[in-house]
Amino acid sequence: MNGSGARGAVTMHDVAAAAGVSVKTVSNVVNDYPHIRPATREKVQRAIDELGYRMNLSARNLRQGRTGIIGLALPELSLPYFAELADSVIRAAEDRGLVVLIEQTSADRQHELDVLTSERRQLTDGLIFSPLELGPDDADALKVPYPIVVLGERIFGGDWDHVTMNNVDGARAATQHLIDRGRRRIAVIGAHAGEAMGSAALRVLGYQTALAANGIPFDPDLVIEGGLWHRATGADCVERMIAGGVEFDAIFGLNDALALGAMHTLHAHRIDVPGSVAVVGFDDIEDAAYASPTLTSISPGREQIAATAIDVLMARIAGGTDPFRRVIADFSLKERESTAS
Amino acid sequence: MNGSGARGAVTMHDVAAAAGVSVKTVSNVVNDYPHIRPATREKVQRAIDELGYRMNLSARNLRQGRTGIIGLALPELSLPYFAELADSVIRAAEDRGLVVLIEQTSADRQHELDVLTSERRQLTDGLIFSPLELGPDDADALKVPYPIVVLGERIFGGDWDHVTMNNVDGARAATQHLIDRGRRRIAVIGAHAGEAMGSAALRVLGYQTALAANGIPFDPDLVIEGGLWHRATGADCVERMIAGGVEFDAIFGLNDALALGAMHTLHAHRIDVPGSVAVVGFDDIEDAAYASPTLTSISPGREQIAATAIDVLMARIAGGTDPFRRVIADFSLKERESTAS
DNA sequence: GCTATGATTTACAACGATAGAAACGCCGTC
DNA sequence: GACGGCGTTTCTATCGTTGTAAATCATAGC
Repeated sequence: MNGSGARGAVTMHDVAAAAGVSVKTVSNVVNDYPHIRPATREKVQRAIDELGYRMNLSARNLRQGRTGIIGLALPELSLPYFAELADSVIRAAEDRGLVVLIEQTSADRQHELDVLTSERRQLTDGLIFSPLELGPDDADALKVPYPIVVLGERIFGGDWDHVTMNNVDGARAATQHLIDRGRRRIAVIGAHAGEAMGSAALRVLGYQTALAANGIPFDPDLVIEGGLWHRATGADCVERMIAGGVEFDAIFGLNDALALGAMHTLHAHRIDVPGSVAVVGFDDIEDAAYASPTLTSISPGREQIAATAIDVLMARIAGGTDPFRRVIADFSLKERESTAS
Repeated sequence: MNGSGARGAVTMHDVAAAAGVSVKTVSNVVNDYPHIRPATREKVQRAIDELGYRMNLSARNLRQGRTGIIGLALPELSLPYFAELADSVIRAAEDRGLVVLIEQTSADRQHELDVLTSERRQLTDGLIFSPLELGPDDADALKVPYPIVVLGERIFGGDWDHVTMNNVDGARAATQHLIDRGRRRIAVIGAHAGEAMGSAALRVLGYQTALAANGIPFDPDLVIEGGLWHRATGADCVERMIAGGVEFDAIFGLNDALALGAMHTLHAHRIDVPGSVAVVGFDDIEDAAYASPTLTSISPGREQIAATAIDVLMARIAGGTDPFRRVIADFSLKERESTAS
């Protein structure tokens, strides 16, 4: 009853012949053109059902110059934050009738540049791009001839739309939360030296802002460098702190993976969390709620970011010429065991 | 120098005109047709570079009936195992010049059926399908008119290719490992009652096989039902066991998320792992190596599954008519703290 | 009964690429 | 110097759909 024979064998011509109308009428029915006599519409619809007709999207795409596919470029899906982001983006896209092509950049600078000019851009109507390595100097590379929405705050002020989480205020809230619990020696792990505009720099800025607001002196020894924000990195940062004899009573992991890695090392050293050291993360990935102890974290409004990014991108694809937007999502603090008093 | 003007404005006609040759010659150059005079090839190539020509894939797809896109249908990316699987599939696809369109089924039966007949199948050359809810009764739904590779063992023996992990032997090895550590009251969490061929049933079978091989009686009270394999489910399973007064000295989580959720509950109840209760999981997701304590798990050969699935699918897309294959990936036991003696 | 008027439907030409076959050179050969 | 043969290039049709404009039909007004 459905799909017999070779794939895509049934075309509009076949339907038109079966229904005794022209191809264009079939097209009109399929595209909900308003001026069609009900009898005609029904006749065509019946033919479509009987033949099991499916539109050839390649043909439509060729004709319309659209594919209905949007690209999503991110570092890698095995990083939980990005997996969850991709989940949200795919759902938001589906609600709007779009599908998502994911490209992983492996957090590699050249790979991030390549994605912008890849052959695949030809296959997508637009791109949602979450760079990790590109910086302000690469602004020119982002001047691309197709709709693009950039996630994150690495590159400001260019001629493109921007959707981002509130890194500074979120980090400040996380730090303030630790201060409110009586912590004073708050280490921050995963910092990126020499970075001006990345998430790392912005979150460290929020951290410093909170310290200053509470009259707590800033101690550079408490800022631990760490490249890729994997659990292993977080574990290593704490290892180094302990080996270096740094005193601390709290840790702010610049993301949850770092914080979870940190808790792993603390556990290995039999350091009680939150008794001796309180820990807070950033991103509120699903793991945070199921770690032992559960991890307090900043929830960055992932769904809002995904939905907004898609909406902004769709508006651009539709030809919108509004001024470029910069949207900052709302965040919230999820308080859990790792910072219990 | 590149991509000035409207998107995709440069066509083969433009290149042909600029190079002073016919369109077909440009096509021949682009497609590496052998009989082209070097001078011509160079002339065309220069025109391509100068104009920044990119092939219109929709047009090629229409003509060739291929898209170079493969679909990957899975429950959801926020489940770490599937995020990591998607990562592996995307990498394997990229190595072979393909891109991947991910569709989430939310572990919903109707959604899984819909994916098989979706309009989107029109956009993909083939599908890698990882069902969670479909069962043997749905075999007919899998008789689709396009290349498909099914992951997992829910539906055997149909006329399609199959790539799967070794659920039975993996589960047996996990259980044997616990038995070797002296455990006798081994609970298994996340079972699915009434399921014949799913991962749950197969892993439970492996569990029972190991018990039998060691002369340990099977106690149904130690088999805990649990629907979706999220951390929350694992936490809940253990909660119910404790509330029900079930005695146990080890837990086999049917996947890592369940096991991690279980460790969460054990921690909340101040039950020592592995001192009082040893825990082993299945899937070897990245979290397993960073939990506290680190989680022993079965590594199911994810990369091998991804690469094999793509290879088998590509062979089908290319028109291969070999008998349908059933590939079972190799597994290995990753021993970590949660089962230390 | 005939013409506006608007609703329906159709014919035709694209969209940008590739397949197949025909056409064009150029070479050596008889 | 005409003729094959082969490497190279061009011509033409076509993939399945939609935009445009024109054709057809129906209804109402006079």
